[in-house]
Amino acid sequence: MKDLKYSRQREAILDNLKSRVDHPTADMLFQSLRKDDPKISLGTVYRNLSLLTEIGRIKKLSDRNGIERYDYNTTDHYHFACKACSKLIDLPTGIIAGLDEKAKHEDIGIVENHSLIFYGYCKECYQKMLYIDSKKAV
Amino acid sequence: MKDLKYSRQREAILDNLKSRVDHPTADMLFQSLRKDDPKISLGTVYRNLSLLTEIGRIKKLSDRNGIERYDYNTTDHYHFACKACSKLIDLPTGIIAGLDEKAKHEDIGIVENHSLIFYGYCKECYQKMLYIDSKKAV
DNA sequence: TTTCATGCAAACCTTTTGCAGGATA
DNA sequence: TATCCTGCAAAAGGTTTGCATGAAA
Repeated sequence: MKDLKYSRQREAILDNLKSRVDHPTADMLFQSLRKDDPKISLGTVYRNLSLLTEIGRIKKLSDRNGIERYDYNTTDHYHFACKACSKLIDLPTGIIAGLDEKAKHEDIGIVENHSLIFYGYCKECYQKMLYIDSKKAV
Repeated sequence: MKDLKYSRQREAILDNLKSRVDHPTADMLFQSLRKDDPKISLGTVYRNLSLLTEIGRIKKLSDRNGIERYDYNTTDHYHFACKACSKLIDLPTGIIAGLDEKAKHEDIGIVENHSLIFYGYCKECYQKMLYIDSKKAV
């Protein structure tokens, strides 16, 4: 792996990601960053996100549309994804102990970690659905 | 939702998917199907996979490269993904029960289901790694 | 004969890459 | 000055879509 040099853009990307809780896509980050730095390019955002993921400073998550999202929090934790608005939320639930061991006894190889995402409807979207249903019922 | 009519291609897609255990991508299915039906098109494969997913006949999985994979088995079960060769393997059901309940008590909305994927190295890839390491050690 | 499905190709969207110039150490 | 990084634009890879034709009900 080659040596990293300081870069203003990389620092901005990391700061921006740190400041938010919405696990943005590369493009969401790009749109936000270009407000302060109109010359920043999407390619730079992608390149730095890959780099930061490689060295373990951030984490990459695949949402169910196959679009990658990024997480500043690299500690083990789980997520909740809204099926309606695609919002991705951290869950305070602790990591479930011994989960990797449970898979391990199968005849599959080496189990290192796991990804657990809960799906459903966030409070906001659920409220909207209730409202629509109530109008139908009239 | 509109009415489905019978289609030879859709039946072939479903049969092919049923016959395999590797959770293929759309293109893997396409490559396999065109051996029997050289005129089938990739667009048809995609359209039918979406359709079948919508009506719940099959399930869609996102692997960590953001490429979609398809599963004939729609019952609840978990998967193991090899970080080296991207192989995706079924794990026997019922490793953990009541997982949705764990998320539910949080203040997030409605939890309907979840996706749990274990990551590691399959037996084949692990063997290869051991072999490479042993040569290095000499 | 109406509705749905197909093949083909173009379009689309996210992500990667080549390259010449710019910043860092 | 050697190495890394950037912006830009083009290319790549997966997926969707428009359209004219074909099959099913």
